[in-house]
Parts: sequence; C-alpha cells; structure tokens
Amino acid sequence: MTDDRHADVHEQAAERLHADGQRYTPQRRALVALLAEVDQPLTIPQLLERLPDLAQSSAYRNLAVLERAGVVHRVIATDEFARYELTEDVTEHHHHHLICESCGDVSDFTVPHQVEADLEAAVAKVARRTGFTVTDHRFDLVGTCARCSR
Amino acid sequence: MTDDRHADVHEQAAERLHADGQRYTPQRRALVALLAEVDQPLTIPQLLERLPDLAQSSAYRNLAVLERAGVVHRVIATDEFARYELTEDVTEHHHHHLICESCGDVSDFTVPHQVEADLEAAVAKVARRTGFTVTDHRFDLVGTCARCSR
DNA sequence: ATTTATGCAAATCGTTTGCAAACCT
DNA sequence: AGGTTTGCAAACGATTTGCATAAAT
Repeated sequence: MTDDRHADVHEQAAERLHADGQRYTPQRRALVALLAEVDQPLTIPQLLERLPDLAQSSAYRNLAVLERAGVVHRVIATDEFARYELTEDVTEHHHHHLICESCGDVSDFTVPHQVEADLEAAVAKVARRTGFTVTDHRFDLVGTCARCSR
Repeated sequence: MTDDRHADVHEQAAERLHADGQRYTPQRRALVALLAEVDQPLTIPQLLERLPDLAQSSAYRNLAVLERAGVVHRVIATDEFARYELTEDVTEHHHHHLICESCGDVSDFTVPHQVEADLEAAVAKVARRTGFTVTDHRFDLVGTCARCSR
C-alpha cells in the first residue's frame, strides 16, 4: 500500500493532467493515492474523512479537474451521493459494481472474459442497429451486500 | 395509444397500490398512462410538461408512492435529473438503457435471449462468490445518440 | 509578476416537507 | 366526520461558485 506501489498510476495521472493543461498538485495527488488504495468508489464525505486537510470545495473542484482529464470517473449509484474511482484507462482494470441498496456501499467485481466478450458483441450489435455511439457500458448489480443481509 | 390499450397496466398498478394500502387516484393514473405510452424513462420536468395540471410536489409525492408500491422505478443516468419508468413487473418487458451523454436522453433497448441468459449466469456466480443478494441488474450503454452525433 | 489553486461562505437547484384547503368514503 | 390527497411556499442538502488569499512558475 506504499505510494511507490502505485507509481504508475501517478505517472498516468500526471501525464493526463498535463495533456489537459493542468497541474498535478499535492491535493490531486492525495486524491489519486487514496482512490488507488481502495477497491471501491468513494463519496465526497468518505474522501474528506480520510483527507481531513482537504476543503470540501477543493475536493469537488479537483475531482472535476481530474474527471475532465480522464483520471477519475464519477459513479452514479442509487443514493444521493456521487462516487469517484480511478478510470479504467488509469488502473487498466475493467470491472463492474455491486451496489447495496441498504447501506449504499459500492464495491467492485469482474466477470469471466467470455461473458465480457459476449457483452461487447451485444454492445456492438445494438450500436449498429440504433446508430448510438457507445463509449462505455455499465453492468452493475443492485441488491443487498453480505454485511447488510446477515 | 388509447387508454384501454394499456388497461392491463392500469389493472396492475391499481392492484399493487391497493396491496400497499394506497389509492389509485386520477393523478397517479395519469402518470402511469403517460409512462405507459412512451418508450423511455422521463424526468419530472418532462412529466410536468405533458401533465400541466399536475403540481410539482404532487408529482414527486405520487412517484414516491408508485415507487414504494412497485409500479414505477427510478432510473439514474448521468445528469442531475431522476427519471421514472414503469417497473418490468408491470410492463412485463425486460430492457436496458441507452444513455446519451450529450443531451441526457435515455431510451430503451433489448439484447438477445442468449446474452441475457449469460448475464444471468454471471450474476448468479458473482452472487454465490460474494454473498451479495442480487435483486436487479443494470446493463446500460453510455455514449452519444444518433441525433446528437449527426 | 502573472497565473493557478485553495478555503471560506454564499448561492444554486433538484427534491422534500409543513400546512391549510379540497377530496374521498 | 375522519382520513387521504393536493397545491403552494418554505426548507433541505448535495454541489457549485464568488472572492480574497496563498502557492506555483
């Protein structure tokens, strides 16, 4: 969990920010570092809790900058809070989400390559048929997490 | 598009509301009728535009009642507006969503049964592995609709 | 020196709620 | 009458923004 274990992530982040004419400031680095070491999207309150020196408005502003640069991704679940995670371009790890309706928690999961390939094929077919240009697909499961259902 | 073409939908709605101890009032019927004749989830502004005699607060309140009774479903896309559609229990039509990042519009699509079956199998496997109780899955495509990309 | 980032407080906007009048049954 | 629904206006809360200060180049 040390910082250098995610050196590549920081390199990616810095590169993308600079390509977008933005700086990789300490606050932005702290946000990326935190998102790199958890395996789930976090809400702004959760981020602020773990980064007590970060002002709320700075969190919103920096996440907006990181989102425009393609470093983070805003995840929309079922509650009123936006959640943020590193983009798959940065993590190089394609995944989906388990969304708990009880506690609101969002965690990651993956599906076998074959299923993913079938999904991609279905996506391509729908795109061809509807004229819709697909940039992303979401395959999320909604329900109750193990903790909440015990 | 006449009302009786969706008589079954209204029956379903009435039944579910009564089971929940709620009345099927004219406003609720109007909301259900409107949602039954469009093939996409609508935002509250869109609903109010088409139902000018409906007060905004009544729209929110009635949609909340209809949601608790399992008649409508709140769809969360990428913009700041909640969208509502009839539940699949009521329409008996399983579908997914195309979400346009440009205009915010959400429209429906379906995938072949075989793909849907594979998805279900993957869902069951993830549920078994993680202890997560799955009540719903979302397979949505995000991108640019045909109208916005021309 | 000039531009960019930050922190605080105020503003914004979709949504929710209190309350009195209208509507059932 | 007794309980529910409705409409208006006010309240709420997550997010955004204005502005003055601090940091970076």
